[in-house]
Amino acid sequence: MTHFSPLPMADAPRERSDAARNRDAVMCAAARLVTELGVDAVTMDRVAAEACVGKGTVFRRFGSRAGLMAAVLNGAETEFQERVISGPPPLGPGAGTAERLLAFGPARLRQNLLHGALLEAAASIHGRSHAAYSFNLLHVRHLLAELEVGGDLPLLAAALLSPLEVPVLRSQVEVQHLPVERLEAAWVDLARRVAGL
Amino acid sequence: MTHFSPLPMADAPRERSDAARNRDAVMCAAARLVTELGVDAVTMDRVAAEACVGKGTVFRRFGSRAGLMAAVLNGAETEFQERVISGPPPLGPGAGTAERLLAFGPARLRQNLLHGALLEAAASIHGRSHAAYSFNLLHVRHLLAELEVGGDLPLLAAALLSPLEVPVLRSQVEVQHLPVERLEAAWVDLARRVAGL
DNA sequence: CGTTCAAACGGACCACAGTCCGTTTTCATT
DNA sequence: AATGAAAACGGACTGTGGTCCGTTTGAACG
Repeated sequence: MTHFSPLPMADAPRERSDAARNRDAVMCAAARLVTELGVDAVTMDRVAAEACVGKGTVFRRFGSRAGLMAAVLNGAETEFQERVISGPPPLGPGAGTAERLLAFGPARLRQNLLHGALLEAAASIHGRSHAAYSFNLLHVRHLLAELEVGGDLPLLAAALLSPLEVPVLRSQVEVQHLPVERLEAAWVDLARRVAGL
Repeated sequence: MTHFSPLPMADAPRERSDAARNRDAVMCAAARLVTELGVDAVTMDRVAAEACVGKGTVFRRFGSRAGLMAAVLNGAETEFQERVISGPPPLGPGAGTAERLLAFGPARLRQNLLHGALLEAAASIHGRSHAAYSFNLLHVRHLLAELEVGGDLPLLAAALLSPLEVPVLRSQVEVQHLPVERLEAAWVDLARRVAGL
């Protein structure tokens, strides 16, 4: 649970101490409840009660349930991004571009499966939780560009990302009972075709 | 608004007359309210009131809000399926397989954009509303097979369908402001790469 | 310190999906 | 018709996300 940076912006109206205290309390409570009870059992009232805080405070801070879940997810998502940006190959730099691309899909796939419920709960904020999603988009797009793939790169990247969306994955794993390894292999195949490898 | 077939099953316990009457009333009310007020403004209480029926009745009949929306959507979705199965080329039979595949994406894309809100409302039933989704999956898979595309066909088909999912589309159109024509072109390009055309 | 006021607080309140269960209706059988 | 049981009915009730607004608190300034 990393303290959010008190990074001083231009004309920072400095966060009030009670606000900071409450925000931490809420985040802690939320994270604890999520791991203890599972995402679906975590209600806003419960979080508020657990944090010894009024419900209004939770909402002012995080805007909505989706916002709160996004905040809880933040840690894992940041860690993933760091693995991509500066972690060891083949996901991180140091491997060839094609190799990195083919490693990205399965990694993201497992990440999405692992945090499926949380991602879903955080997604409804307005469709896709923008920050995290656009990072993935940018990364794939960048790799495609380096591979000198022709075509509409932003949309090609989106096409590679969309089969990794949680609802798609969940349906394949939980309803159709396809093994994860097969999904990974299929994604790699897809990426090869799209990138012309 | 087609009457649902009173098709006689094995040991059909015949639908009661009041049940049939109420079901029609609810469907009518729901459809009317959806077109009049938009999906989001249609509440179950409203539908019940409009149909002069208790709320419990609506839920017994349709299970959930998602179920009701799926029923409302049914007409449009059936029509789409008929266009694919027996409509004019290039979507329907009579055109070459490749041509049909390349026509399917844009058609489905426009369908998803047109009924976006309804599809979303109907989807939360458990992720994807099974009947409609698996039709699309089967169709694409079938076309790929006829094109003698190698690989994991079920998953390749899913990969072609997933960029057409409503949330993806909505984000591209409403947030990124990409024109629909560009999305269509990108999908055609994607399909060409995947099918090796 | 005391004053001031914007910011933060908190819980009553609202709308909506979904459940429950006592009451009513239908219809097959007599 | 009368009867009885299964099916359907309906609306009060519950749980949850989200809002509102009168009250409290923090900290900047005198």
